[in-house]
Amino acid sequence: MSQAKELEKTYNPKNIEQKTYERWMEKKYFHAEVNRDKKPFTIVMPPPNITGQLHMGHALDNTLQDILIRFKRMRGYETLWLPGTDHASIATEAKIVEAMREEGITKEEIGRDKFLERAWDWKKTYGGRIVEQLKKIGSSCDWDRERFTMDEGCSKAVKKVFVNYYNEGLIYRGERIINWCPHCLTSISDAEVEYENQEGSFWHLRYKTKDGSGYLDLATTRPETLLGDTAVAVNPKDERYKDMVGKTLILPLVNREIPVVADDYVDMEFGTGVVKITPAHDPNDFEVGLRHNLPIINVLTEDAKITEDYPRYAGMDRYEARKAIVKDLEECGALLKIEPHEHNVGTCYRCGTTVEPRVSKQWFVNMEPLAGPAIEAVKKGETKFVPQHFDKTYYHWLENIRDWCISRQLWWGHRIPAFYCDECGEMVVTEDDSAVCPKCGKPMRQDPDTLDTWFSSALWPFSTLGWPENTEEMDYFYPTDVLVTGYDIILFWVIRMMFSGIKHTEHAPFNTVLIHGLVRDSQGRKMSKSLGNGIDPLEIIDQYGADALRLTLVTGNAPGNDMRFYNERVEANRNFANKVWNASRFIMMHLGDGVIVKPEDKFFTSADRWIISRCNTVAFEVTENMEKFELGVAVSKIYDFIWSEFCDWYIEIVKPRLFNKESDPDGAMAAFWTLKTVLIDALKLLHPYMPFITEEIFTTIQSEEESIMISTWPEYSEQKACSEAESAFANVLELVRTIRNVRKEMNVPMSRKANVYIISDKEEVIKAFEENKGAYIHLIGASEVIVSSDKANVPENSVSSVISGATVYMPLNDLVDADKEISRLTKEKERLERELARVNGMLSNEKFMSKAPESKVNEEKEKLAKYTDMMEKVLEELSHFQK
RNA sequence: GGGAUCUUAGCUCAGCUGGGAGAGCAUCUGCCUUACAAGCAGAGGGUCAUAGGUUCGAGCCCUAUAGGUCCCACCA
Repeated sequence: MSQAKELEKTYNPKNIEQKTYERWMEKKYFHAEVNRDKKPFTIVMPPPNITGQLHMGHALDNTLQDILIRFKRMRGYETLWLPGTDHASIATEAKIVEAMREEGITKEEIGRDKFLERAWDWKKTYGGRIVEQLKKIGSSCDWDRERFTMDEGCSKAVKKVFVNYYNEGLIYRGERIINWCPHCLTSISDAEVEYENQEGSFWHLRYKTKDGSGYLDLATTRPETLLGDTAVAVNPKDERYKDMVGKTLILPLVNREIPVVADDYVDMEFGTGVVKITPAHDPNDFEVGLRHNLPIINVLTEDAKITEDYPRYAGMDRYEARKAIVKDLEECGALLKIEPHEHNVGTCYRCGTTVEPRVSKQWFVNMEPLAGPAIEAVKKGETKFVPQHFDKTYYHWLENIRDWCISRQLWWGHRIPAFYCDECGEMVVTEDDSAVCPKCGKPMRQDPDTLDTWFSSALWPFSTLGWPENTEEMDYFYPTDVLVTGYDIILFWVIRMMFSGIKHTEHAPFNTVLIHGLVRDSQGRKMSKSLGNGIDPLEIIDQYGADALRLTLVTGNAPGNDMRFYNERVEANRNFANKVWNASRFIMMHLGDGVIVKPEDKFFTSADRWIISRCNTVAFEVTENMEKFELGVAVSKIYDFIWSEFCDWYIEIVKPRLFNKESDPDGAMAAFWTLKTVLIDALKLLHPYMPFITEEIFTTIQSEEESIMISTWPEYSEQKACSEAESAFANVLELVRTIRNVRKEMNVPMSRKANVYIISDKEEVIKAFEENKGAYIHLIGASEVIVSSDKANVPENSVSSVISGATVYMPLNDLVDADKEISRLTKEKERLERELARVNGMLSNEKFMSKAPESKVNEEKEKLAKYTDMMEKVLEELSHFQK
């Protein structure tokens, strides 16, 4: 046995993963080039935030992508998996501000330029961290093409898109009520607001009329916004308040005169049917204000404190002010009562702070003209969601879309390419970084705001391929094939890539959106920092290996469904890795140095033909499943094939031929050839899922090839396998199982050898058993197997069992107990009776006979014949005892 | 309020276009059989949430109900 071909005793992922990945990198296997001789297959990686650390979500997302990429690469595509990172403006800026706070400085103190220097330093230091972590799970992406959302090319694309939109009137600047995060000190888009139910209160207030003739009672959840009330509204149809409309009320505490207006927005059924209107601090009130020309009075500062305009409360934050105002209202008799009330509160998705509706001047994308084509693209099937039902979420959101607020009051990000002239008030939107006023020639001041991070990630599928230049890459790799992402990101990102791609490249950016679920903890909870229940993928890799982790993330889970993660599952998959390892080790021990050549057909047994046929079938099915993105189904077929069929059956059955190669070298060679061929195909099928272990084994056994990842996918024929080989061998499987069962039932250990008689009146059955005699003899602990059509030589005191086409006898003399035999055979008889009843029921059903497909009817007819035959034999055996 | 999705073995979940219910873990019984005890051989365990319907035939398709999860939505 050669040293070179030996694997270590146990599979140790740690020793192998690192060096294997390095070798792949050196060999540039991940690199893709425009190659007109091949079909392209492209995935752009959802760029992780530079602030991020690899978590299970990334691990899942990237494992799925890597599986698809490796699969397609082996199938002969020019596969590009383009990686990169996202600048994550709000998250990164928050981290840097936080770090600066610890140093005791603010960003205003150091100014924009110095701040950005720090940010870029930060990116340099930490931005690569997650990239290194992605490598640990085996991601075969083209690192030569790694991009960053703020690199030169992406920035150029951002400017180009902004200018294009602007010139088409799809971007506008306006004073609107937007969501404001008082902690991050920036506007955020509707999608970035997370709503949660919070316990609150209803404060019932009374506003009196100016003339003292009456009052209106109303309730509010936000008494502090009273300072900004500029009206009170009732429903125009509300008889109760008909006379009040048009009257003037005196706003308590402030003594402002405010009108009573009538507006459909007010729900008569809810509360008293009276609503206070604060246009500056509530989106609905803002709309009401517009309709009635109400003044907008802002009472809160950027960080949600009362403004200087209200000296009594100035500087108090919104919650302090609430207390103070409620107290004052109570004192002046305007507070009627306080009720507990649960309501929906918007919070910032980054920091969790309650957002504040705020009127300010921002940039918006006019969504309606963009939404239509994006809906169309999916309706037409240009882009498909897997699973399909996610298209409903997609449609729903696009059909009810509102304009997208894209400006952020942040420094880290793409600065808005709009320039203002302080001299004459002119504004230009241009890709030039330093604009000069076209009217008065003065240098212009660039808009201080930056763009929403998602504005640049919306361009990711094409900005990374060189757009807006007409690059070869754009032409060849775009539109991309698959986008893999979690369902939680459809609204944020997928939709925006869709309409951006369609608008600017005239193609939907991907053909398929493969959606996966969330990885939850073992109790089904979302993994989160605050709960501290996150499982670190790197620790799992360290403990069990990347392959085991990958397998865990893709098995036993349907697309789009959440999955629970627990170590027992990883352990089971680690065990599978070990199984693959040891099976390969066993095979290599026997192959030794010898050259393996395929011998003539006649040296192959039905076991060989069976496993080869099964391997073909599995390759065919797995390929089909993978093409349909049924990755979990595919890999469980591979798993079962390798473990249950190849290891448990084929390797066991082939052992005698390996141990006796001197006496039958051709038979042994057929076995070697089969073992090696099937193993290699199985490794190839498994490789996309478990890249490291399969590579290590492959390069050891197949030393003439340099890597499994650039080898070709197993060839298979589409016709449904060689059914002859599979069914011939099925007899052997049945025999072995039956004998094992008998032994177990009767407590006869394998060590007690016994003769086994197989009696059949069917020639082909006899042949099948005869041929495999040597192969399975050790599986059933037989001293000798006698196959015959004649029962005459079977000794008395034998245990009998009926299998398809034959009766099996095992002479066990002293152990044979007539009562037990009767009971065993009776059980079998009863089973067959049930089967026959079922089959007969179907076959005597006229409707079944006339409507069921012929193949199904034939199938049942065959079963009838088989069970009838078996029943006869069981009855015959029973008759011996009943004499 | 609208929508999506789920309910299958003790637990966690698969089950592709409708044709005899599966896996992993757990449990029980035997095995240190010279690749693997991270293993081998066997066993037990399910009215596929409930009620109707379509069909020769339903875990799968349709309707309703119950319960869970999630998303969206301006109810002060």
